[in-house]
Amino acid sequence: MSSICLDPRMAKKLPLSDQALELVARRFAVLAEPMRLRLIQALFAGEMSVGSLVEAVGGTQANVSRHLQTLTQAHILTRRKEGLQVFYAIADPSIYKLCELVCGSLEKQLTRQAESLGGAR
Amino acid sequence: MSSICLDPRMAKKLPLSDQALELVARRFAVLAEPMRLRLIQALFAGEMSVGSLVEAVGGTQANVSRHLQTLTQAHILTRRKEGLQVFYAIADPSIYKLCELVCGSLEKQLTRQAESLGGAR
DNA sequence: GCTTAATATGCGCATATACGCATATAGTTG
DNA sequence: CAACTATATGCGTATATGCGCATATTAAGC
Repeated sequence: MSSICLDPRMAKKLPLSDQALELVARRFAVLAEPMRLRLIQALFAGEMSVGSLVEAVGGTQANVSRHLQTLTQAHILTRRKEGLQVFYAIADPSIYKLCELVCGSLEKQLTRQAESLGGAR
Repeated sequence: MSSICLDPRMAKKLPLSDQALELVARRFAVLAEPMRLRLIQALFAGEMSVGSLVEAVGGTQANVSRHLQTLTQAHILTRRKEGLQVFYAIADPSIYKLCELVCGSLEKQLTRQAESLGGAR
């Protein structure tokens, strides 16, 4: 009863409510920043501290910290404090497939574009 | 040789180039608008004209048209002109799984939140 | 060719947000 | 408690983009 109808099996039958659509959109928006994608990509290897992430992805510590906050609020990352350091890790495993899907789709597009360019000569 | 390494099988091994990351981010950004999600959702049922889409999703014709342009430029939709009307359809089948993934992930989150709220009483 | 219909686009505004800089907070060590 | 380290946050600015309004474009019919 409290369930907004987000069941994927119903995706083709029932339209999502406006509220649900905003949640989905927000989700995508969180993933729509190169810096955040870099952070996620770095964390594919496993849990890392903020300092390590700053080294890994470049950019200022402040900026990295803010992006980590955004990702954590979206429940994409988890946060674990240990002494002075804070460790982040991927919390939502669907992120892996999400990235694979998008990368695969983009690769197909680029391949087709490359082919059509090559064929045009 | 022209291939930016976007092979999903390599996603965990090789970091994506900055250029590739921007493409992925752009992809997510295109999906990060409720209006565009509504359009995609409407098109799940099949090809539709701009007019029908305006009726289906609400909003002005101008705005719908612009969003359709954005989705088409991202190769998510195709455009077919027939007389006065223009018909749009989903071009990238990965969109289905993408939406399923995000919806499923969100549903889990909301379920957990609902449970923790219920358990707190 | 002119009118009408369907779609697209130019323009301005309001809003969101990413970034840099400085600073605040939390925790450790002496 | 003072100094230092790791991380977070407040603030101002620049940029992007969604929307509404008016108008342009494209195509059909008389």
